[in-house]
Amino acid sequence: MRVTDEAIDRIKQMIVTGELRPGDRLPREPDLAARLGLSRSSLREAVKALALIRVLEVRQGDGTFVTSLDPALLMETMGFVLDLHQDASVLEFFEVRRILEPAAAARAALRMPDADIAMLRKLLDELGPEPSVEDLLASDVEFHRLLAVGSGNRALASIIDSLRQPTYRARIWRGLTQNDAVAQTLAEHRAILDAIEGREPEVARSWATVHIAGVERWIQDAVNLDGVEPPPTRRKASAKSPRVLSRSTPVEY
Amino acid sequence: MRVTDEAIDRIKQMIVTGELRPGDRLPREPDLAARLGLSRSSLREAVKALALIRVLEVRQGDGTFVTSLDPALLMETMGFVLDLHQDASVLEFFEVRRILEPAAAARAALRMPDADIAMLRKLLDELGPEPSVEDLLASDVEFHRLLAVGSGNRALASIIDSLRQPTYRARIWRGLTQNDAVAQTLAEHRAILDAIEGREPEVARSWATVHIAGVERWIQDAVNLDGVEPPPTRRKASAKSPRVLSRSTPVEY
DNA sequence: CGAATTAATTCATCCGATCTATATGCCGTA
DNA sequence: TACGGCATATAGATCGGATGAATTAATTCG
Repeated sequence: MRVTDEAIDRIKQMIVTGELRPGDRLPREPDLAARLGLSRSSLREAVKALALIRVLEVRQGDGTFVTSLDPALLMETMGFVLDLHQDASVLEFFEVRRILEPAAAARAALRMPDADIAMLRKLLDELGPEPSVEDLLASDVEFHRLLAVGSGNRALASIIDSLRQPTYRARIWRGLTQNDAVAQTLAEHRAILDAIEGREPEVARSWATVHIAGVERWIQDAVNLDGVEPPPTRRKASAKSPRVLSRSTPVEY
Repeated sequence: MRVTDEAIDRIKQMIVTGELRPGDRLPREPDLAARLGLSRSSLREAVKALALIRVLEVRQGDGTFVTSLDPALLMETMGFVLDLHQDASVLEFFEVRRILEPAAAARAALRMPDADIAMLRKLLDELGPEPSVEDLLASDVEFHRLLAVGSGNRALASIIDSLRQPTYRARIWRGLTQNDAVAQTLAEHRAILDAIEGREPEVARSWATVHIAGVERWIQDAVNLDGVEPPPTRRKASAKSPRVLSRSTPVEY
């Protein structure tokens, strides 16, 4: 086994065994390298790899730390990976969303605290009857995020959140071309929330299914029409993103 | 932005834009370093990070290559991450499985080719009526994997597969303590397969739900009993695992 | 007391030498 | 010609030290 791979494993084990806890600081590079019996260069490769998947966080001039290991944080890696599958398999990921989001909505109807429901209601109310496409998308993303969190299952919420990433471009495209989609989205959001508020899981599930399926169907049709391609939305990632994974910043949604 | 992070991004972009395709070989370390304008050491950190998440594969003495980028391969990263959440949130991941696997079973009932169904049948038949715990677990893993693949959705299959990883230890524990679990598992597997063969998606979904819920309930009970802890199953990963992520080898399931 | 400067700590980057694994072509043998 | 083993080229693996940059803390000065 390569020394670097072994270092990755050793550090991982230090976390699993509890020797290193979330937020803990790792020994200095030279010290840890000595302890693991390898050179700084090799250790740095291991640390960089673990930083990419958000297990470690390096702060220049300060030190290297174990992250919170929050599922949501760890799942960000999935978004990075999903970026590699932009064109072809978007529909496959969409189908997974169509499975997970209704389930999350149903669970939210059972478990979501009243206070969080109120927050969700406020989010919808703050959006005017005819919002801009940008505002709608921002609200949409936040709505689904809170809905997923409301399921009370962090792992479920994280996966849903990650799956949303690779499809948001398609949704932007939809917002730009289909004007009645705005009103429809708003109405469906309210229907889902009403069901949750009324503690009716099956109604929430159904509305969520309708909501996701609507977008999915539209994308499906668009894909089937030959020559129809989403407009290029490529951005220079290097300049904007301070994160290692260089993900899209929230403001872009 | 750190030069290494920029290198990660540049390589990612080279893949996204199609300049590098799956299976392609990257330029030699010195050449690529020169092209990206950084040192070999820094480039190596970037390559190591991308190798950890299975985007690149390095073969000493041969070269560095883009992997197949198969969703299943990419999702392996999730398993690595999930290993960090062994104790507390296993049940959360289990709940996601309880959502996804029945959905996959239902879809398999609609889409799975007859030939694949026959293969699944053969898998179950080859297992004797009273198999060893090891054989049962191996068969179980393969059964669920084929079932997920049978859904016809690679993304769904990959996620299910990844989620299975962090729970297999719990299942091993179950197999060792509950003897009737063997017969029950076999019967449930057959029931699921019968439903798929009969092209009855809702029946398949229900049996899959029962199957997963059974294990989940058992784990739930075990967790609730104070002082009951799974036996240590720690292994020396360094010696056994040739993969970068040092995951469990199939034979251990 | 507060602000600015300085110093110490820590990671970031680079360099180039040496080691190791792999692939491939050459060569001898059958 | 066919096969097997050896030599060599290639490419990644590892190392250790020098230098730069960012952050934090201590110190000094107004």
